[in-house]
Amino acid sequence: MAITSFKVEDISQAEDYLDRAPPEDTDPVIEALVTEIIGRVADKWTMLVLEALHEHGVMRFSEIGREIDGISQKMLTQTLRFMERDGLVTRTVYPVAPPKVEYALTALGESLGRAFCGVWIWAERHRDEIEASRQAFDARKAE
Amino acid sequence: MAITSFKVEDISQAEDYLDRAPPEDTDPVIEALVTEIIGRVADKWTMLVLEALHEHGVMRFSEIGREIDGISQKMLTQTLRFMERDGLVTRTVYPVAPPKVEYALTALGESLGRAFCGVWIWAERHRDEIEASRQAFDARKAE
DNA sequence: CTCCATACTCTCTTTTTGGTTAGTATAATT
DNA sequence: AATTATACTAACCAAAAAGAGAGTATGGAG
Repeated sequence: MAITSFKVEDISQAEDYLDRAPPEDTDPVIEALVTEIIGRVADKWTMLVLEALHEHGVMRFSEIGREIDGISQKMLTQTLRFMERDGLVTRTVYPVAPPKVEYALTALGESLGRAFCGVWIWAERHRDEIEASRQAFDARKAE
Repeated sequence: MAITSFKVEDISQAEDYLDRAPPEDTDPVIEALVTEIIGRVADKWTMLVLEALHEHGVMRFSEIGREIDGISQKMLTQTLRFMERDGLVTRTVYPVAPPKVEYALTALGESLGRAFCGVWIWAERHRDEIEASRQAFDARKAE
């Protein structure tokens, strides 16, 4: 799995998110919704599923599981359900035995990946700085 | 607190993150670090503190607490400590009584706010779509 | 002299989260 | 006839996160 899959190739498209005026709102209800959406979506597993599907296109449940290191079946199911509910992925069930279920990103899911591009790039670009800051902080505390 | 404080006014600067080639890496250690950084930073309280400090500049501990609805003292302390450790905020202690401590965003903290711009815009722009998707999903399940 | 405000820390309890295991239906495989 | 693979769900348990509340040092106000 390459970290850069989203962040590199989609930079030009990511700019689409920045060259239009964003909606104005200070409504606390909407604000809470937006905060909640970000909290849900900024989840570790969600990001990894997003990336796997972006890279490989249509995937079966177990394929995603094999692709993402350390995820339990429970978390994979849960993450995919939330993503489906939020409209980030489609879930296609084939009524065969053994079961076959395919997942794919929706346009919304793809756009989320692009939107996250900036944060990935930020984290990659500043990771040394952050690491250094952490070490300096810990050293100060160790006295 | 206006949601759009970061996201609106800093759009032009946010583009700085997108017009340069990002670093290439597939090293699993670095990938884990980046994932960890994003996990930490994408935290609900961190985002709100980032926003409060961006809007108001230098702030005292209790000012931030008053600004952010529902945050407990414990969580505020913890969030600020992590942000300080990561180099996102500075903490200035004045040795007076009663205590006075001031917090401010660093350049790194400001840049993170700009990087998050894209995700805020995404969430705001697609919130109706997401809400509709959730309602449709729940309606399907209710049968 | 008492109370208050500040910026915490500490402890206790509750809530949330995540992992593990077992179970299910069924067709193909051995 | 037993085993395997698939995509789950459900139950249980441990660990981590978060909330509530008390405690602290100190100088100034009343």
